[in-house]
Amino acid sequence: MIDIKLVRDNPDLVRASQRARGADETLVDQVLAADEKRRSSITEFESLRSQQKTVSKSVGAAMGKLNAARKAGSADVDVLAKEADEARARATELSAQVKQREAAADQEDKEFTALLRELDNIVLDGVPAGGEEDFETLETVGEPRSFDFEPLDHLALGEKLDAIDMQRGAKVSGSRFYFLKGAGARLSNALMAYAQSIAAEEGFTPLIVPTLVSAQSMGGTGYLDAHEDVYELESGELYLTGTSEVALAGFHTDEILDLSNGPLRYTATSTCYRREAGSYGKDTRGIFRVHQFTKTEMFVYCDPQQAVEEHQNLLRIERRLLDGLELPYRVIDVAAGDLGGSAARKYDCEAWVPTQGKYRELTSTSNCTTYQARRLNIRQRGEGGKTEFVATLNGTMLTDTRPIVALLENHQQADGSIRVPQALQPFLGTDVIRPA
RNA sequence: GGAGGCGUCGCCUAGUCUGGUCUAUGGCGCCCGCCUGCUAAGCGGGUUUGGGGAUAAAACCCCAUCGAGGGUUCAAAUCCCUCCGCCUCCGCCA
Repeated sequence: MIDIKLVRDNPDLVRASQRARGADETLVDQVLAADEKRRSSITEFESLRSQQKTVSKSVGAAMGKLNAARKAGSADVDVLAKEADEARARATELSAQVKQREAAADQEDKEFTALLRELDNIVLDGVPAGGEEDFETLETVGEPRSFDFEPLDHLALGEKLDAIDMQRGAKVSGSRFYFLKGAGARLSNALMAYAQSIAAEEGFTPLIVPTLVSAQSMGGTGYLDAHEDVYELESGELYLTGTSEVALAGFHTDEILDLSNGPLRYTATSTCYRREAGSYGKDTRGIFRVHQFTKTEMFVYCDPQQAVEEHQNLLRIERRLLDGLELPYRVIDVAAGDLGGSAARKYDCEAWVPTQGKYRELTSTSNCTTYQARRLNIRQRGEGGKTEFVATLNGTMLTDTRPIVALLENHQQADGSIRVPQALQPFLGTDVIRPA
């Protein structure tokens, strides 16, 4: 959710942002109209309520006097009783009116809020306009390797190494499920351990988080808007999270944070569940696109002034991890239309996948500025003790499945063995993976 | 899963039975000021959050907020219902 004050004070900025995203510009005027309507309705209701309270209090005062007179056996009892009855009658009338105006004001406020929530975050300066294909490549690192033999794809390699078992995954759970076995399972563990060790070096606090969360938590991060991609339990009460970002963002919901010692930086490794609805036929081979994987995520709460700097830091850490895996990759500045509603800017790191001849997304980092925090009600004490919303950012350290795809394919050798990059060796306990 | 207890503006706490001077009490902490060689003590004031109005900005005025949401009533922290969380006991269990 963006700040209504920004919409009021600078509607053109909001329009420009919507335009860059290819989103609805007229929404801005709808929001402003609804805001206008809501405010006049609130004013009307509140002044009526104020009158009602005054009258109602006079009933209380009259009752007090009446009771005192009764106790004292005073002759004024009849007069006082009449006064109290009259005040009560006036209050009854006002009460009915107040109820009506309150209902109207509530309704208009709901309509306003619903519209405001539809507005996407304001895109930061420099973000390329347009859709998925309009990204800007910021940097290309390393060279796609040229093979002097015919490279195998990750599944062929995984099967030769007895590291990936799709058949049994399908048998147990269905399509897009898999088993990692032996070296495959060890690789998954090693990647997460590698990510966690870097996270510790970079000053992130590790958390073990819930992966089943309430509708409220799911909605807070905006993931309920993409409902078709979320697994919901039959009970309708809990959802399986597609990323630990949900829990990491929910962690400080409704809190006022103390950021005087700098940003709060968290990391969590969790299992991620995604339905991948609408991706039928895409990446059907192997473990590139699956319903369940493991991911180590970073999440940062910081002063809005520091958000851009923190975003660069998250990107730097992502690159550090990929450098350590010795993969060729590129960094792209994702175009406005492909950001999702919460992000003001997003960088993806895409690794080279030799058998696809393409760069594919491995990690991603988003600066959500204050958009998420406003929805989750996460604030800090600002100037003069006033509260203000914080900025939130998130970034992938590593997942297990896609890096395994990239590692197997890029580091395969003619004999079917896999070279293990140095940074991963301490966690895997070997410098080469050979067929069993 | 069963039974009982509890949830008050940072923390603690009064108020709930018996609805109305409750404009939610008091203490601690914190902030500002006074006093003072300094510090402490003392004294005075302030101290939930969100929204609406007013303003150049404030001061200020108003509405809501006693775990959340409904209901009864002219009037709800207080009475009724539903839900959530915590604690104690019992049962079951890795």
